[in-house]
Amino acid sequence: MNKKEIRRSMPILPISTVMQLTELSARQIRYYEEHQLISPSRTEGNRRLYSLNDIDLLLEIKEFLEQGINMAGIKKLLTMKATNVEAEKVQPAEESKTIISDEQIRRVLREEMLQAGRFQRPSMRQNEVTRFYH
DNA sequence: ATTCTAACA
DNA sequence: TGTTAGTA
Repeated sequence: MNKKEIRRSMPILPISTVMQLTELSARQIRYYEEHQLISPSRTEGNRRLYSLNDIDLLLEIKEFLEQGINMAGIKKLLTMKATNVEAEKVQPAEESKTIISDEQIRRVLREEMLQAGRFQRPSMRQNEVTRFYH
């Protein structure tokens, strides 16, 4: 791990700061942790401490949620991406030859989008949702 | 003053 | 998800 990565993964932010940076409620931030979408460290006093990477992750989660994708779907996507990152760590370079292609990720994303349009967010019709991701 | 867990008139 | 109670 290089210095840059170490800095981004350093646990330094209290939940109050994370709330402001992500515009998410403490309830939501803790809830996503319960579902293992993030894993902040703790202080000796059991207080959560988040890293800059956690912030980015929460912002991604927030966007997916706003698109109607549930946490099960988000977990799939994040897991796939994480797997790719680790894979590229051993077998670097090549954009199109990642262990899990971007195409596969888009496929899962499309499935999740469709599922979202079926029962969640009744305000937006399925057609509009899918069109949004063509 | 802040954050944490658990629970729901 | 919000909110509130009782803590640490």
